[in-house]
Amino acid sequence: MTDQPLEPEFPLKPAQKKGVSKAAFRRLPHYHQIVSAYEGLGRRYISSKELSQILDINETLVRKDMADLEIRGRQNQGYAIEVMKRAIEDYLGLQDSTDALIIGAGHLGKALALYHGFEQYGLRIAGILDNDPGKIGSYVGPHEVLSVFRLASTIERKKIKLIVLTVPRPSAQEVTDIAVGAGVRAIWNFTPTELRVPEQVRVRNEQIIAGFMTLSYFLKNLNVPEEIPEAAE
Amino acid sequence: MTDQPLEPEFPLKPAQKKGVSKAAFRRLPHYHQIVSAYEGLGRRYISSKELSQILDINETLVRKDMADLEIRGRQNQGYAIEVMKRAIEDYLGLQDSTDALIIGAGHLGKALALYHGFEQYGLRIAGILDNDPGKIGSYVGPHEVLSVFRLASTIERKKIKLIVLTVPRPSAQEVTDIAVGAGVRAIWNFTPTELRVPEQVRVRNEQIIAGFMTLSYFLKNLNVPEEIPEAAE
DNA sequence: CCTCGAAAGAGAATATTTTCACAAACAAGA
DNA sequence: TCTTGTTTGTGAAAATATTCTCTTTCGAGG
Repeated sequence: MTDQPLEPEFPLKPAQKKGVSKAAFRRLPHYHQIVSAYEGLGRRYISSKELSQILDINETLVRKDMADLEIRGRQNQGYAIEVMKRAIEDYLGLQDSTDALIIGAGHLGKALALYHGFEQYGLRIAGILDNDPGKIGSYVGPHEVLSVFRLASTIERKKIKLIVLTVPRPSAQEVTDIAVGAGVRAIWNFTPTELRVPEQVRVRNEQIIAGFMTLSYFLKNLNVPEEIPEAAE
Repeated sequence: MTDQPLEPEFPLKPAQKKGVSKAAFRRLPHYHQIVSAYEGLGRRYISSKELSQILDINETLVRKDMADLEIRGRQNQGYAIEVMKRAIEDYLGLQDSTDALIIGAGHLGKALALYHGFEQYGLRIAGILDNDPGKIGSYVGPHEVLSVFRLASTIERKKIKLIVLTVPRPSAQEVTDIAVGAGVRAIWNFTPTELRVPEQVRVRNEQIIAGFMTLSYFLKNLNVPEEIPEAAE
């Protein structure tokens, strides 16, 4: 019952009946990505076997996940791509959009602000803030960089529930406290810091370097034959 | 035995005896981050209780993980921070450096190329390439942007084993094939694509949007009281 | 309309991961 | 020196997640 997250992740409510397990929840973005790509190719159906081969997971596991999401397949053709895509989007709430503020107009903050591709998932960048007077007033794409002093007021005025943190580590907790005080409920944290937040607030730590660490481990053990690598996300 | 990865992840060889489980492997970067921060504060020891509270996981789990890594604690004080940090770095091979090439000098590629902080983990950016004639020859920090036509030769000449992919989706597979052909063994993929690679090559999919999805799910279910959220990485 | 093969679906069996419960060690203070 | 509280270490139990096995469905071809 008292389960504990390293990262915010999944199930908050049982989908309908049983719900989606944490492990399955993590696979959702991958399924979504694949069916999006297949849809772009004009495909209508995809089988659990295909999905399992692309993701390098067990075939039954895919079917279990679909069952948990209440996505039914057709016996001889597989799962309808449109249905699957839609079901995942519904489940994750990607249909209606979410406004987010990016805090920190450094390289990463700008890159995220300029990324075209969030929109299709319902993520709308509502603004970008920084504390550097040299940046304030400049533009990042269509967004004027605002002073971080306007953080609380902007959150309140726009009813922002999500912030994207790309500030230097030393400011991370401070910015978080202000944002949380102003009503933010979720933090997408690209800072290498474990933030302290009240329990009604969700933090997702991106910790980019973690990805490198897994590859480093692999590269440093190339010549160790013993075990065959495995994986997960 | 036949386990299957969504992401490249862990254990390739049993640490010494038993090894680190996949689940534990995923926690390593978090432990490392925390002890690094504590070290910066001048702390010498950290207890499993503190670690468990920061990461919001079970206390015993932390001790099990330490045991798997063969990190021994001191009865009344906890684990020695220096020892723990070093052990994790050794395990992951972060001591000796890894040269990487960034392919794609867009916003994200540049942000990664300019990020100071990889060095401390042994990740060295050896160059950045793009296919846009308008970018080739320009500089990103100290790196001159090279033509992607020089990908294979650069990999061979510098004996590059890792590439960082930040190209647009349509070019991802093509670039991958060239890099793999030239001897690359690991791909850090920031492209929303499931790459096809021979089995001796490891891919880590970053799929940034996945992080947003977990938060979207949380935000869209704020008013559903039933279950208390949980998490994972 | 029959047969065959390609899937999905579902229950049981495994495997993995997490948590519990408790023992042992040790530091600090009485 | 004794006692107490803190904290590691570990085997067993519980919870989760994955895989196996087998059944059912259905489409296509004959």
